[in-house]
Amino acid sequence: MLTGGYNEQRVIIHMRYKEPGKETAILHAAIKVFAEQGYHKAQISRIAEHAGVATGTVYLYFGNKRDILLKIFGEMWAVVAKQWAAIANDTGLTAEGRLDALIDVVFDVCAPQPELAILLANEHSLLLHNHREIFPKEYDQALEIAQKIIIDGVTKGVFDKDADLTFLRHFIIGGMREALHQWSINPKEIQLGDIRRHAKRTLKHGILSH
Amino acid sequence: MLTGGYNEQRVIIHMRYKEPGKETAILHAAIKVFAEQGYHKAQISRIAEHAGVATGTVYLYFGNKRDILLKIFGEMWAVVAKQWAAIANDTGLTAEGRLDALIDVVFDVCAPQPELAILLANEHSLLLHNHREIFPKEYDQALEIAQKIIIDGVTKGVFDKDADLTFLRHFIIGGMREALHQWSINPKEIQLGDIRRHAKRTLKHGILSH
Amino acid sequence: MLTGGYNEQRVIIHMRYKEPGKETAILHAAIKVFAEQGYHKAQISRIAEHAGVATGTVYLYFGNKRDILLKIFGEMWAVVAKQWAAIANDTGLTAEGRLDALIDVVFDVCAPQPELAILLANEHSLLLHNHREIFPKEYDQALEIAQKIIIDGVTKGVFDKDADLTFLRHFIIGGMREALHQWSINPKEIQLGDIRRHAKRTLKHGILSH
Amino acid sequence: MLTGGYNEQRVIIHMRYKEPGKETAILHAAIKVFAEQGYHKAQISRIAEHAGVATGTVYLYFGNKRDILLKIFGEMWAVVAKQWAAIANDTGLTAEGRLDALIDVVFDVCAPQPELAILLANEHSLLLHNHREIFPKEYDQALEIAQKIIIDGVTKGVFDKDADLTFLRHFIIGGMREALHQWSINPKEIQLGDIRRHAKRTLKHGILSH
DNA sequence: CATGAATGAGATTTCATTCAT
DNA sequence: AATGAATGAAATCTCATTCAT
Repeated sequence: MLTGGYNEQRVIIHMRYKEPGKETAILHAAIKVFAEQGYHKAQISRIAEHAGVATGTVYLYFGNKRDILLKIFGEMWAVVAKQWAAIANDTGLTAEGRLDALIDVVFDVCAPQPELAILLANEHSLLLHNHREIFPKEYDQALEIAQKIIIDGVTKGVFDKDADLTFLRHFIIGGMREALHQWSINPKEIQLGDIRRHAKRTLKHGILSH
Repeated sequence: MLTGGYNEQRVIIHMRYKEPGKETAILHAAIKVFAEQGYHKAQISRIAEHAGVATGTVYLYFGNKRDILLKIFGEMWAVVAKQWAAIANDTGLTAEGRLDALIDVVFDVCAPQPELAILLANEHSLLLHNHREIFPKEYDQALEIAQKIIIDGVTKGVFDKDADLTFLRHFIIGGMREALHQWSINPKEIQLGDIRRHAKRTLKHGILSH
Repeated sequence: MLTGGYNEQRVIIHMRYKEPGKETAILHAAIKVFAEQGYHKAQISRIAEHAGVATGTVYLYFGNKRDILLKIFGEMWAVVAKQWAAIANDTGLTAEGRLDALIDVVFDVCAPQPELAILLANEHSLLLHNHREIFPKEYDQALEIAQKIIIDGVTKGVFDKDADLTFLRHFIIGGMREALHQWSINPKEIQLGDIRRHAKRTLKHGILSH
Repeated sequence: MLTGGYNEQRVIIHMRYKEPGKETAILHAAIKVFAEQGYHKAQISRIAEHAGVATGTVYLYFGNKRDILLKIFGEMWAVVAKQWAAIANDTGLTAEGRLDALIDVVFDVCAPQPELAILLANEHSLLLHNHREIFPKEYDQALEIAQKIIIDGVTKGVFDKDADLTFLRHFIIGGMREALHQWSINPKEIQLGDIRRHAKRTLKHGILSH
């Protein structure tokens, strides 16, 4: 998602022209520093240092500190929303398969950068709470797609008809956020595959044995 | 929870002692201000104003800003741990009944002050992440008790034996935190009882119809 | 004008309560530093240093840097407007006497602090130009009173009926500003009394001999 | 005034030389931007934009921001000094005619670009005050010529022998600066010819009727 | 104990200036 | 000569904390 891809080559050709690679570098550095220190204690100068640019350069690419965080979440939810949309439109999937796929997407987005999961756990709620009006619309789009998938499952009788949509989507987001957070703190000791499996199981069948 | 309780008497006996009513007032004010503005943007002077005391007075009861937040979570988790312990020791309950009761406790703690749920959603993770070493031990105690209850349920064959404890406790905490957060934003429109019911249902049976 | 007067005594009694003397000290320091370095190059920290307070203290008394300059001009023009009003209402004066008195007031205001004349010359125009909407209303009041006095003089046939009011008031302000500025640069070598006399003479009779 | 004049030819002969048209464009842009925003708030990048060149190009023609302002005033006063010198040497003029001519020159210089009058009012004093040592010598030359003209008028008995030269030259400059400033703010509503006439009248005969 | 004026360290942000292309 | 992305020094303003009264 946040990688520069083919643009890296352009850098070699035009070193003095605004490089897309630099915006990416700053975003990656910001994810790391925000995750380590928390958004408020994180200093722009440290982000710049990690990105290998000067402090002022950050302001060539982002209006202010908050915009960096908004951009991070914006890009993340854009990826999620896009993939969730593909799942919703995939007629080859059962309702249950769609639910599994939904969960996989979230895990896949965080897998390459555990720090993103920390941000999700630590800063997402607060930013949403304080700046709902400017929060990336991609987040709402993602929630809507998820809701559609659940409704479809209920209609088809696969999901329990008593399931409350508003509750569920927040419960799922919250539960997975916390689980991912635990993993991100020590990604090597906890197997992401295990969490993934547990998440699906618990969401689908609950904790009671049957 | 956060009231001074029996301490009120101390005031009468020794007028020179710190007035417990003020500590409580400051804690209540802090919950409100922290929830409204977020921990970092909240100003001590505003907390003092809401509590009806002078800025300096806050520092007679708390060492610094962070201690206030730690105290809030400490008191909250102490109440939860205490009641969860009672549930764990209540031999008259089934495993499933205990799970229901666990959930009820969390809701009951947040019910009188929706702002507490906002704090739980917005600041708990970050504080835990940055200051695990000084985070109130009551939180760990509560988690341990919950774990015990779940193990007991698994042993008795009521809870699925594949349920992962570490995962579950975080998943439950996270899911409920987010659900409570939604409610706290608009406590009048959403019925707490509904969320409570959905939470229990989902946790126990999952989202698939059976 | 900007002196603390009797308030100095209160300082001795309540050293820790917001002293009016401090606001005055900051204003005096600001006049000095603004005059020396120019408004934009002047640092708040240097003003604080000159005033014998900490940097943050400046912000207890003034919202921001610009407010300090606005307050300086506001107080200055308030004094001028008040004394000009007294002159306008003094029925014992001839029109010519009023003109003389007008000029004397401006000189008297600047006499105790030559730096004020430097500010008048260097920063007044720019501030007025950039922030006409928030510029102290006392300035406009003063101009209106001056205009009234001139109209009266014209009506009585003492002042030339061809004199243009708008032009005159700006011409007078500008001319005196520049003259005061020259004096303020080296107050000891140039006699203020001389400038005062020349200003009156030139304004009244012009430069041609008669 | 600020046009390249004969330099245009250089361009044709040696294409490699700096294009005089660009220096002129930058100066014109600077007058506009400095007048609009004030010297300190004006950004080089904005001046470059108005001039139709890149930011870095500005530094090919001027050492730094301050040099641009110095150059503007230098060119302006060079024109004034040159024309004032011609007036001083014109034996066909009376002393009074010379005074009129002096004033006309200042108005003629500002007439084509009202923004120059704004700069004169807002930035001239401050720059002179802070950088007397590097201020364009053309300004001093102009003042000296004016002084000579006045002395001549006094000698011939046309100007009042009590007129103080130092005072007068500053008073006149200041008065006219302010008057021009008023005009420049709204050049269409106020007739420059009117101000010109009033300025001459007031300076010569004063405000008293005779 | 209570007060609240005073403190001053610290961080974001701006923008004149540079320099590789 | 021209470009404009990059630089990084510098300064305003905030606010947790202190402490004299």
